[in-house]
Amino acid sequence: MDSTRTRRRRATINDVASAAGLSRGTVSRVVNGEKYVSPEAKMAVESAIAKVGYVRNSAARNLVRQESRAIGLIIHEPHSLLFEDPNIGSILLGANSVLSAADYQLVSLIIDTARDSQRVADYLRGGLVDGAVIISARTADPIATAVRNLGIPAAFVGHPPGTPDLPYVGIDNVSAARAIVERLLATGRKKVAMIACALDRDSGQDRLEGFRTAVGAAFRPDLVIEFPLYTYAAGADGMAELLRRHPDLDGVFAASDAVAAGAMATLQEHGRRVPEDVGIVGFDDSSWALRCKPQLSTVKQPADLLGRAAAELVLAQIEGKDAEVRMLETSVVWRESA
Amino acid sequence: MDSTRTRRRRATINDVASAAGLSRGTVSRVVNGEKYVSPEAKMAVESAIAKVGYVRNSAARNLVRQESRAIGLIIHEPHSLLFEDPNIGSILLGANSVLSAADYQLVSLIIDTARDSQRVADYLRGGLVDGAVIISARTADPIATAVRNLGIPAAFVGHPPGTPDLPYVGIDNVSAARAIVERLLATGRKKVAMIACALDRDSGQDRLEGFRTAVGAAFRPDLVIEFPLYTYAAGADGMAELLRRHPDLDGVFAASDAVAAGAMATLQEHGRRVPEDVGIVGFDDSSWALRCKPQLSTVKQPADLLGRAAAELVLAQIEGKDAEVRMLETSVVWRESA
DNA sequence: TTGTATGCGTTATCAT
DNA sequence: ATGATAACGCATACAA
Repeated sequence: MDSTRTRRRRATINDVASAAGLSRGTVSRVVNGEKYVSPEAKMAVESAIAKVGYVRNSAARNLVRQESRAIGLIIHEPHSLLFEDPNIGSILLGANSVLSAADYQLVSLIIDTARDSQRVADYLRGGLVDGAVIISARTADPIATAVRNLGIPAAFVGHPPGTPDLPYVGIDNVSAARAIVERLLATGRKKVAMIACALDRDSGQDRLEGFRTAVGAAFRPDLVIEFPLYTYAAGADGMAELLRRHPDLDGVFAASDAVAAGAMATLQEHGRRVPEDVGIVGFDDSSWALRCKPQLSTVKQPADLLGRAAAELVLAQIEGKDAEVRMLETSVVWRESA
Repeated sequence: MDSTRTRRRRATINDVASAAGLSRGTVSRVVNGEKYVSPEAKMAVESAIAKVGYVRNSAARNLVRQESRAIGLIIHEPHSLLFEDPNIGSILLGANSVLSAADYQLVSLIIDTARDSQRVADYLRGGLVDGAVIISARTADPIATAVRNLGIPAAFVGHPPGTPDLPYVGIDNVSAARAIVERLLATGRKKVAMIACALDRDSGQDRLEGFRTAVGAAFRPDLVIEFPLYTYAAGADGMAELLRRHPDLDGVFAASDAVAAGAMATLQEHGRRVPEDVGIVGFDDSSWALRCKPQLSTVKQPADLLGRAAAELVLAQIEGKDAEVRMLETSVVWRESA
């Protein structure tokens, strides 16, 4: 490393003040762009700053101002999701754009182990952020209750049951599911089944409810098969069982795109053509949707808007307004699988 | 919101001290787990802490200790790639695990606009982090030079041309690409094309260079097609164009697995069998590789190790050791696509 | 083992 | 318009 990188004591406001022959107060005013500072003083301070290489110490500033102008975004996802779900990137970007416009710094904190959980809690508690967005699919998340106890402005993206009653943003799974199933029915399907998952979460429950509403009187319990998780395997196995029960079915609503991908594979193995023989629709508009052949018709979640809305919820609380739960609109993306 | 969430003034060490009937010094010692504190005092302090609800103010602590025990990780990616690139998630997790073990908090800062770039630079300058990891900086990235000028311990993941001479970790994209293309050629392919991406980064440049070296005298510019990003769409479109130019090609090197997946889809749509008619190889060994049918032969990139190594480089500098550039090994994973 | 006093670098209040 | 001074909350060297 060359000499320019050797670390020497950082210049303080005092150094600038004496270099400029002015007081700390004046220097501070210049640095913060306040009024009541003469052009000459401003000049002198600016060149002194350049001369001594002054940069403001944020810790000191945060201490006296009692705020950090930073918002934490806590990512607590299983590895597989962090790797593949494009939604999380969009949420991040959405939150960032809102916070950036409000001149807040978004700092993302990831939780991978229990140790992380503790450290992140400490970080939040320490006053290094003025608020937090929590994105987490997990139920009864310890960090979530920790955040609640801190009493700092916070908002969830999604709303796993068992989490503290903090404001959250989400989508209306019931009407979204209903919309895509109605679209499926509109293609002329007569016997539509569902592979339902995660009925212990509201997303799972609500998607089933939407399905039930859409099919109406044609609803039959044995056209629904349930699995605990939104997985490819659930789709593959569930489809096999449904075909055994109802070889004549001509439509399937899978609770997620991954599930749909599994179901499609089983259908094709069993010689059913998609969409000619059986139409299939999914949910999420994740990368699975494009990797299927034919590509999946599905429900698109406005991930970036979720991030934006969550950030707005936090900002509102900081400003003392109270934050309301916000439900966002989804849209049907119609491709080739139905 | 109910009453427990109303914010009141945070308790300080003084509050604890008076509640416990002891001095601030003793309280501080207890909080920091230092020796020379009697069991009785410890008890008294602990219950006082619980009573007044004390949590330490990190800004104050950081100010006096002149360190933050946090490391910034700067993500500077185009929208579409953020988190859809599985490598980023792995790098994040890898860096996090190393820093977590060393009791440092990883804070991720994303740069999406010029405004972000400025704000992140301010954040780093302010002393809110003790070091930084910069991932996928692009050529002549302003934040990269800013970090260098700050003189804080830092390391790059990857090494775009034109960036400051800071330590970095990377893989040898040239020889990795060369290795897999040679393996492809060894299957008897005579006319091998490449879908190249991201030529504004070293990874893109080097993979192309590796390809060129491997094919040697058989290299022809029109067998290479270029795209700005490593995407499925680039693969699909690029393959279509290559087939138009050279209907008789029998091998393809895609610059990433996502690109290869897109290319494979196009090949199959055009009635080419993989690997019988055309052999295809990718790069990354991401989840795309396993979901393709047939599964992709590819280069395994140790993304988590890159994150770990970069974190270690930063930690080493903090400890005053000097950090050396580290190149990590890649390996060819041979499956069914070629 | 405990208490006291000083300083960390800013901002903000109040004079001037 | 500028300067002096008092916080902000904590850690720590030193005194007791």
